[in-house]
Amino acid sequence: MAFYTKTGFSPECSLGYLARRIHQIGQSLVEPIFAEENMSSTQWSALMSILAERSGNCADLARDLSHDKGATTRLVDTMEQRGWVTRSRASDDRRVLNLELTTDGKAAAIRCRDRIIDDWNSLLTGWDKAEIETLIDLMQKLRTTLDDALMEGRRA
Amino acid sequence: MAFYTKTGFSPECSLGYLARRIHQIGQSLVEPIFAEENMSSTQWSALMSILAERSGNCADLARDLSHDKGATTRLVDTMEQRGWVTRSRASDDRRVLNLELTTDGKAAAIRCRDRIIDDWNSLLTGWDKAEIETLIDLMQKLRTTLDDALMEGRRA
DNA sequence: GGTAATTGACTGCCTGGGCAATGGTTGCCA
DNA sequence: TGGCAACCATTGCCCAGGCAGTCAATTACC
Repeated sequence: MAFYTKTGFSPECSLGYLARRIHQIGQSLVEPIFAEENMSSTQWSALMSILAERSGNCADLARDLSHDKGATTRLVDTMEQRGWVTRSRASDDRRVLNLELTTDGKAAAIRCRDRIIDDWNSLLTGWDKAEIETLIDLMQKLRTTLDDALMEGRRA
Repeated sequence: MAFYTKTGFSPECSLGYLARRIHQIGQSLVEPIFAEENMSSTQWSALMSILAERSGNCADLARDLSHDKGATTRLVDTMEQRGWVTRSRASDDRRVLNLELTTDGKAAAIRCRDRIIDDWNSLLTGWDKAEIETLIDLMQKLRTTLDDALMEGRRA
């Protein structure tokens, strides 16, 4: 029943640790791409979220990125200064500021996206397609499992 | 050959994104355990690294945790204040400060470890053992792939 | 054996995120 | 309709990590 045992525990077989390392190393591998565009990975995630229309204002964005609301305001500040996004008061709800990508913002986001895709494809050279698909499936399943547990815990 | 395509890209199938989310949610699920011990997850990782004898001084610790050296000094400072570790000058190399866990430190680390293991086991209820093993294998393989690429890039 | 490069620990500075509180706006409903 | 809760955006405050630079000790190399 129990998968992990107290005696045999090692970070190498801990899902949390592996996720952390993969994220950390993956991040540092694509970091040079962002650096060339003078962009941070957080800024890129935000641009992509707006581009994919997963968010259209500051609150959406914070939720979609699981990011602090205050930090999101400052994130949008700098993206606006860089000329990547514009803020405009929504006509139907005057609390909301609609976010839109500028031509520059869209172009920069897509340039980064394409280079990241190339990088990942080149990293995964030598992997079976089926293997990658299995990994993605299982990671998605794990993500769902954790999400459910989080929701459960918040309700309780 | 290429696994990801520019048109079909979505975070949901991005290994980097999935790793980030799993780490993030997993972290927040075990966070209450640390809170009860008045400990941070970084502090726990450090204690475990020393406990498992993967590190015996500040520089080791920084490397093992992939943590900034300056931050590690301050990390050890607070762990020393809490009475979890002791620093002692090494006799053979007087630059080095050997780190050792106190009884309290060891006990607190193990208490957290056991509760984290319990948590993960309960999260993974409903998963096949084989499925978990596959996931861990593939994540380890991915981690190795990324590590190699990082080394390669640093040499170039 | 003496000088240069490296290493370990530490410090100050800066940035960015988490958290809490605020002001303005909206929807609800008694 | 008036009051209240919820919600959006913003701000100030704090803390932790990344980065660069310092000092002392050690190692490598001519």
